[in-house]
Amino acid sequence: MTATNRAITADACLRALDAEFFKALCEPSRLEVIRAMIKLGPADVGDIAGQTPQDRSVVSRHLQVLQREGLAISHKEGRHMIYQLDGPAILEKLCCAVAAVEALVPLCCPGTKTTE
Amino acid sequence: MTATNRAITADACLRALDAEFFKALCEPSRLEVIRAMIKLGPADVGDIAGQTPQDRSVVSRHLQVLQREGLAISHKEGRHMIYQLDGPAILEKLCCAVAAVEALVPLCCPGTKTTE
DNA sequence: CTATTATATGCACACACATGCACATGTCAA
DNA sequence: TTGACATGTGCATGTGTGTGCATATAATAG
Repeated sequence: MTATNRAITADACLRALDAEFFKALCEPSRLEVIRAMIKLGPADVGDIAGQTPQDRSVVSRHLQVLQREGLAISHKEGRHMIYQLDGPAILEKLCCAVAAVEALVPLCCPGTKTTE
Repeated sequence: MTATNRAITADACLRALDAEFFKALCEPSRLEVIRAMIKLGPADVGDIAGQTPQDRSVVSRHLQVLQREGLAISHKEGRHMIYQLDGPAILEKLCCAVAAVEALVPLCCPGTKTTE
């Protein structure tokens, strides 16, 4: 049965570990965009780009990625596009990952007996 | 003061969001390696590679990345290298990220007033 | 000692993607 | 309508890195 449990846990973990989501979080310059978004709160592309050395178009693309992966939301205000981090959505994703890994620990924790 | 709080929260988040750690989690084939490790428990490179279409050398490199970033541990057994996920270490990293994002929610949650 | 097996590494290649420039689109001011 | 500004997109380039082959290193079997 342990083998079956492992397979189930593995599926649950892989489902919780969304590759595209984490990919959005592992680009250094995109993390700097996130830092700027936290510092500024809701802000337009120009203001966010003003906090980073990258070109505005590059920052715009990073913001699109963050929105596509559910880390940010946006709304139009005249000719400005206001971006904002979606804290609760990020938190939920991370909590799902935590729950999956918690179920993994009894199976994979170093020092745990591998009884099979 | 809110601006200062934002800067502090931003620094805390960026510290918790270790780019290298998440980079190890955002490669699809590496995630398949992780799936195999969960299914097998402690196992050598050959057995893990047997669960993936990639070459053994590729899997070996993925395992090195997982170990370098603290997601896995290994020990030598004769001519076999036994790899194992470090569940508690992964959990700790994720929990740090959760804690940082929890502090971020009151500042960045959609619908939250931006009083500054 | 020799042969076989397990793993890691050097190398070359391919592909994804971040980057910046130029330009198109859309919006407001006059 | 015209001009100025904000944003997004097409395109070309460079870099990082995943991938597989050949090979080196280590270790056991005979």
